[in-house]
Formats: sequence, C-alpha cells, structure tokens
Amino acid sequence: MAISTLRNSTLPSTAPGDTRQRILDVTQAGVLEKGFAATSIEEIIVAVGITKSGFFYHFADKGELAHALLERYLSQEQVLFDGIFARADELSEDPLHAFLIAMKLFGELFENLPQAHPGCLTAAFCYQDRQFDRRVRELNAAGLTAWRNRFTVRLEAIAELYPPRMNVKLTDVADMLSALADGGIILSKALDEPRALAAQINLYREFVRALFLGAPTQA
Amino acid sequence: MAISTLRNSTLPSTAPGDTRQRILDVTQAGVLEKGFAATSIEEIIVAVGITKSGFFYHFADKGELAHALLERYLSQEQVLFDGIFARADELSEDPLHAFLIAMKLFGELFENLPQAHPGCLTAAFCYQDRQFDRRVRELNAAGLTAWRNRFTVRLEAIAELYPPRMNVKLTDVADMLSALADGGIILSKALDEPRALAAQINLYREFVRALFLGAPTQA
DNA sequence: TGTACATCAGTGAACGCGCGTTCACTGATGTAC
DNA sequence: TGTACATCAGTGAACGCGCGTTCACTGATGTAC
Repeated sequence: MAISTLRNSTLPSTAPGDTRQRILDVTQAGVLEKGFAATSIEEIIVAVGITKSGFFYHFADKGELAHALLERYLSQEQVLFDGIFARADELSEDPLHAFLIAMKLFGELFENLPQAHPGCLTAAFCYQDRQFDRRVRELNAAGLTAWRNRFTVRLEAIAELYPPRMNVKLTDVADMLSALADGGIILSKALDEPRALAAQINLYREFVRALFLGAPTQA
Repeated sequence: MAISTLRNSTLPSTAPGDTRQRILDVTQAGVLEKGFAATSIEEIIVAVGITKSGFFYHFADKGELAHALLERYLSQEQVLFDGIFARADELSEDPLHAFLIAMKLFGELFENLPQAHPGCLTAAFCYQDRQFDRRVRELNAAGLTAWRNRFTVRLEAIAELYPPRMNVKLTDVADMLSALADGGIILSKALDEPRALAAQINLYREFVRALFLGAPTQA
C-alpha cells in the first residue's frame, strides 16, 4: 500500500487503458519466448505491478487475454503495412516499383535490429492453437488471409503491366512473403542472427523482380 | 490390469524401445498442436497406456523428454534429406539439376497430404525456447546450421558452373529453403490448406532456377 | 540342467507447489439533481 | 454548491485441481556358474 501510494505520487499517473496495454505487452513478450501456457498470470501481474484480481478486472479469463492479444497484434500489423504501402505509393506510381519499394521499406525495418526479432504472434499461436477456442484460431487464419488478399491485389495489378516470366500462382507469391517473414524470424531467433530476417525479405524482393522483370543475363 | 493383460495377449507384443518411441510420438503430436508446456505427462501416459512411473523410467524429467524429442526429430530429418539427395544425385550428375530434382522430390512429399502438415519441431521449440535449458536451444540452432551448410555446399558447386544472375549470398539462399518450409507449414496449418506448403517449396525451386538459369524472356 | 542374481520395464501411492479462478470489498473519480 | 449514487480500477484472501516428481516395490526375462 505504501508502494502504490508512492507510485501514484512520484511516477507519472497511468493513462486510462494503460494497464491493459501493459498486461498485453508483458504477455506478448512471454508468449514469444516461452509460449502461452508457460506464461502464467502470476508472472504477468508481477511484471505489470498489479494484483491477480486487478488482472481479472481487465480479462474475464486467460482465453480472453489470448484473444485480445492476437486482436491487437493483427491490427498493429495492419497499421504498419498501411503505412508502408502508402509511403511506397507516394514514391512511385508504377505498381511494380511501388511494390519493390514497399518491400525495401519492410526489409529496412529489420536491417539494424540489435537483437533477433522477438517473434510473430501468428506463428506462435499457430503452434499452440489447440489451447485456444475457435474464435482465436479463426482470427489467426483471417489475419493470414488478409495478408494474402492485400498482396494478391497488388501482384495482379503488376502482372497486367509486366507479364510474369514464371508459371506461378500469384496467391502463392503473396503467401510467400508471409512464409519468408515467419521463416526468417525463426531463423533469426533460433540462430540468434538478427540479420537473417532482413536477408530473407531481400531475397523475396529479388524473386519478385525476377518474376516480373526477368533476371539479368549476367550479374 | 485386465486391460493390460488383454493388450499383451491380443496385440503384437511391444518391441524393445517401443514404449519410448511411442512416448515421443505422442509428445511430438502434442507439442505441435498445443506447445510443450500444455502437453502434460498425464495425457501422454494415458495415450501411450502406461503409468506415470513408467514414464519416469524412460525420462528423468520433462526436460529430458524435450531434449530426446528434438534429437530424434533432427536425426529423422537428416535421414530424410540424405535419402532425397542420394536419389537426386543418381538421377543427374549436374549439380543444378540434381538440386532441382531434390527440391521436386522434397515438394512432392507434401503434394497430396490429406491434412495440413503437422508442424516442424524446430519452429515449435524456437517459439518456446525459454522453457528449455541451453542444451536444447543449442541443439535446435545446430540443426538449422546443419541445413544451411548442407545446402550452401551444393549451391556453391552450382555457382561454379552457372554464374548467379542476382547479387545474393548463397548462405541466405540456403536458409531460404528452411524459411519457406517453416513459413509454408505455418500457412498450411493456420489456414488449414494442406497444399500451401508444397506451393512454397515449388516457388523456391523457381527461384533457384531463375537465380542460376535466368527467367525466360516470355512465359 | 538347475539355481542365484541382475537387469529391464515397468506399477501404485503419495507429495507439495503453482496455477487459474472466485468473491466480497474499497478508494478515487465522474455524473445527476 | 452540496449531496447521493454509479462507475472505474483495482485489493486481499481463499479455493481446488492438476501438474511434475519421488520412492518403495514387482514380475518377466537374461546371464553366470
């Protein structure tokens, strides 16, 4: 009680909704390091600095925590990509070059990470999904489908101007970015090589370039 | 007791070492569906049909189970790829074509899966690695490094005959297969689309072809 | 060939700890009249 | 302006269940002599 009084008087007062966000922050870090089941409510509340009852004021049960966490993650990701594509579209009107610029911007996010990328919640949840109810699983699938659609629309616009040089399905090429991002994160995490992720995003850009422009005859 | 007597008399008697393998089989399925922490010893022994003490005869503690599981998985994977490359080398002496054949064989493993691929232990462990001791984490990293080295050697042999048409690091191209396999598995699991994995392996083949042979001028 | 002992592959019962969850309560702030 | 009530953001104590682990024991098979 002395501590919380002290905190309230000396530290900046917590903004409304702040505790909930901090619970989600701590949970996300735990899920990406240890998995959801191994991240206990006990350790979350210790890190956040509230009591267990405080936790249950914000979330009815642990399942609702999982749902809220994934929901927040997917919407943050969407905002990120909206920003990247908006910027890329400012820089080029050509759909292929805008796409290549967007991939360059995306890759640059990971160029100079001091540590390995902390991880992708979609991947973590995918490997633990029998712990969650159907709502969570469907939310995760919807997130991947949204990525697929977002990229497929752009790839189709490109294909109208630049006939593809390989016989591939554009939805697969759209999925390929998700796959390389998730796979690149696993590489960088497991090998503790921060740069491995950016390297894979860069290869994706090379692939898209070769698909629509062809590979140069000599390097 | 009546049940175990029945089992011993009517079912084929268990071969030596069989119980241990069945424990690992059940654990692996659980880890890929729910994660390691959420896969309890209790449910493992029920599925295998032994008692808890029987489990602890085979494994000193749960950590040793994790280590044994990953060890077995990595060696099974190694055997699989030894077989694929041995077969590919029989079919072509040219390093590029042998590599492309190997990727075709690899992809065909996943062409006609009735369900989504059950998952990759390396990915699952990567997202839960703070649960394990250093031995397990190092084993996982060693597995990915082994893949990298295996493919890099082959890619370098190819590059001597077919100068690469893109400015990429061959170790990254080697990693790309791991990344696309892990990413493709996540896609197929999360979306429940069994074919998504084979599609990504196929794109890898197209990329390697374009890297060393160039993309055709017209599809 | 028979007997003694060792090893293998488990059984059965108990243990304590930590987990997620519940419930009655509280102090500070906001709103109605 | 003062008072009554409602809402927000929690506290504190208790609960039972399931978890991983331990320990003394056992029945079947293998090996030495």
